[in-house]
Amino acid sequence: MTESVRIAAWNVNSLKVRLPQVLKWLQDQEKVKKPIDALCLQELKLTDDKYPHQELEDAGYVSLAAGQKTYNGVAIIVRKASLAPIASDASTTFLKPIRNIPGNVDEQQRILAASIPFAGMQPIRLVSAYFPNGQSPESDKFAYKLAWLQALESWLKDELSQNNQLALLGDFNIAPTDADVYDPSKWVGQNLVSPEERKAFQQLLELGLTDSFRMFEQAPKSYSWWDYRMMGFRRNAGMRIDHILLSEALKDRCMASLIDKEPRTWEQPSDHTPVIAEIKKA
DNA sequence: ATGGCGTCGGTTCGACGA
Repeated sequence: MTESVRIAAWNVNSLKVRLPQVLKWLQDQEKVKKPIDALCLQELKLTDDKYPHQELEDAGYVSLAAGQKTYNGVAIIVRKASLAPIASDASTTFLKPIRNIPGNVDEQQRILAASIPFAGMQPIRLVSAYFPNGQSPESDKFAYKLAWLQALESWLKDELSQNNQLALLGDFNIAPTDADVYDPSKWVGQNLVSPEERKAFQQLLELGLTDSFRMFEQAPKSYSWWDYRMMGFRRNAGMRIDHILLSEALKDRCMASLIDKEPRTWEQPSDHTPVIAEIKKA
């Protein structure tokens, strides 16, 4: 049994298109590095009846999905071999599951939470999150984003009071600081970097969450998303908008946090690339 | 330089993403 777990998040921009890459990435990690014990996906863009449970099951992973046609959709994928013996199927792997922010009436599938009983440690509460894009500060979608952020914060406060081992991971659609933006001067006040969004991000940190990536020395100009246009990836014109935030108890045991750029170099990639945090077992 | 790309649904283009 390994003494740590690796949790990850990846906005796949259509699981239908990207399933082969998800499987390849998980297999590569198993073979070459350390297995990914849990992977939170965003932007499935498919309904639950189209979710590829069998393909992932055959690869050794069990899933819980909250899907939607065309847009949004989130999932949590867990490596079966990493689970405590009490877990045998989805109902015993994904404990206390929550779809959507309770009390926040929203048909957009952006939140999926569950407590995962990994072997040799207390269950970890994972929140797979796909934050609204916001479009632009003048847009109705931006107002929706800010209201959603408020609802998220208030719900997470409650979640944290009940779960001291919690990770919030996914596509936040917020670049927390100028160090997370390839050309901050071009982006001043715009969507993804506006003061309102950054303030909401700060308020999440003030709940007792830590941006795991910034706990460690990182290469400058590290990003998790690059625009498909204008050769964004080749120019490294990107942003760091995918994050893994950890509660105090998990932060204290976090050994590493990184962005794996490799899948972004593959044929027909997602515009986002996976982010990973490694957490020592208690 | 903000367009230009990718995905979807449903048709041959618009909405949306970030």
